[in-house]
Amino acid sequence: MPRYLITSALPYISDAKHLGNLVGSMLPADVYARFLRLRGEDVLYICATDEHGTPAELAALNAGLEVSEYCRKQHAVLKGLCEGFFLAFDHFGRSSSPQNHELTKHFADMLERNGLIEERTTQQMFSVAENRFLPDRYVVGTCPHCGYTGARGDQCENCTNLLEPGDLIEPRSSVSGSTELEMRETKHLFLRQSLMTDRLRAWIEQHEDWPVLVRSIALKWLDEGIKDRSITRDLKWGIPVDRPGFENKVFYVWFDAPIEYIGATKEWSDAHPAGRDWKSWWVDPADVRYVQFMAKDNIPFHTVTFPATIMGSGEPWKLVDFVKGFNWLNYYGGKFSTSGKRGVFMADALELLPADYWRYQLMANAPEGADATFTWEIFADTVNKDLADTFGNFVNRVVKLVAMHFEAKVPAYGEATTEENDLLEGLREHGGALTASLESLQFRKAVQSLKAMWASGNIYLDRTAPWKSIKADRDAAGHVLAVSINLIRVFATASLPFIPDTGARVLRALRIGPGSSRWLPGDFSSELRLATAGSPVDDPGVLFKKVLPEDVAAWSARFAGSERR
RNA sequence: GCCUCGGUAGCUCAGUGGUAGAGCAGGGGACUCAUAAGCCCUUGGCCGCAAGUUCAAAUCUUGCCCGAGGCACCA
Repeated sequence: MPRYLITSALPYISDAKHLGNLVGSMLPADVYARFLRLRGEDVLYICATDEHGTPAELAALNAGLEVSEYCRKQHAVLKGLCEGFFLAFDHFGRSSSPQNHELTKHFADMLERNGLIEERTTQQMFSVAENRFLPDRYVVGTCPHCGYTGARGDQCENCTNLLEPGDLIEPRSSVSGSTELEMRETKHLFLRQSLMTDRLRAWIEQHEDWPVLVRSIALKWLDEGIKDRSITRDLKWGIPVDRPGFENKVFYVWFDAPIEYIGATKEWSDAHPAGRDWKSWWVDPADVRYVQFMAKDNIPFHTVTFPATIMGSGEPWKLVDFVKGFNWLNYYGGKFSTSGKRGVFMADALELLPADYWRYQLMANAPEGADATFTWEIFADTVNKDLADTFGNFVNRVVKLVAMHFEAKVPAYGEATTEENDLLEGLREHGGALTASLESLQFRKAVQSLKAMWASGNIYLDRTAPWKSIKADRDAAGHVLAVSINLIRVFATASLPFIPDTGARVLRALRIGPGSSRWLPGDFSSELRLATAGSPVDDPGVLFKKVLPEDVAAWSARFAGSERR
């Protein structure tokens, strides 16, 4: 039986995380991890904050804090938000951890030893006023092609021409506005990944099962020719480079961030060294299936750069087996905007409604095949129709009927009816499809099957109409309700990967702890007789309240942001 | 500019060679246990445009139009 290693792209430390960030990596990884755990699989789900780089330094400066202190605080904030969304990481680490420092240096050493590191001198824009080298995009000025005055040093977003910072007319720092800029020479280490082109191509091409999005981006990079890549930066905050002449340099954040997948696993292991062995997950494990989750902007780094680091080490580190890439979630057809406060952020969301509302809606509309759109109208429809009317109401009507006519206890079972055969067929079909979709990481399809399962309960109830039969044949009505109580258990179990809080709450009401629940069987025939006749059934209360038209109006206005679309 | 992906019912999307599908919204009906919920029935589409291949095209090819994204030192 394989063990499953799951990682989601590391959220960057300085940005507020919006719903698109959540649904693009951490949430689907959590749904997958929960599904596998319910099936009894051995799962390790690892995530961490990505803490290095220029934006973190600038954000700390802005907040008037030391970078280390800023990151410590932000990490705690993000960790709290993740917990609020029930993201059940085995460990949520930090790329600034000692473990990652050690591993990053180790990889650099191995690459050096294998002749894959080269010192090169480059020209970089330096801001005298700020005493800092500026990454290309932090230099702005007038585009030499179209005259646009807000062009960035890497690309003009007006005419889309690619630029070098030196091309800009009247360049200035986008951080301070200072025009006191000059090109300075600086030495950097380059990873000679061009030498690994053939190995990378062979490796990528063997993974024919990867999503089109992932393969096409990876192969595009190879087709254009892999370029050697600088893996150091002129910054103070980061992992120092132990090398003469590199005293004021650190490793590039994109070099050390993916290594933190391993680093975080070691953090996890170091916390309880007796029972945990990080190397068994990462060093030449024969039985580990490694699945990564990320949004599409991360794909080149996970399919080219990081594998180049791993391969180049010459050591048997685990390479990814499956890359699940996501497109963007848009907000009313435009982008979520961190700076413009446009769209819904994780903290906002939890303030409005419990996490399960968001988890379900986001997974139901996940940007899997193409970019997807979040609107409050769609949100309200999905929550109201699926969660409140279909699932919530099914639970409610069964619980109310049992309370009213059977003293809130599971009634006695009778003979199976023809309606029950149809029900079983539906459970087999939709349950099987749900399992298959989750196995193959097709989340939208999975939600459709979950919803179809829930609906089959309402169909069964309507066809058997226990509120009617109770008058003439109490036993027949009792049987239907006993079966329905088992259905609630099946539905709640199936919902656990998506809405773990509500699912567990329903199981508690049925006096079945989440710990004793397991995933769906292939055959449900014995499943509908599991609840013991006479055992109590609590009312879990209203599972999901509806999103009202006035909520939609208020929230649309509140989150429209400062930017015009 | 180059490349990738997409354009299917009012909306969100599934469907990769063989008589157009789902959910939601809209319309009708029977019911009443329930968060006016659920259930049954139903209206609705030159499958972006044009040409080609084929006995047969939403599906394959080419061109065009429209949208989104990638193009490596921004994380």
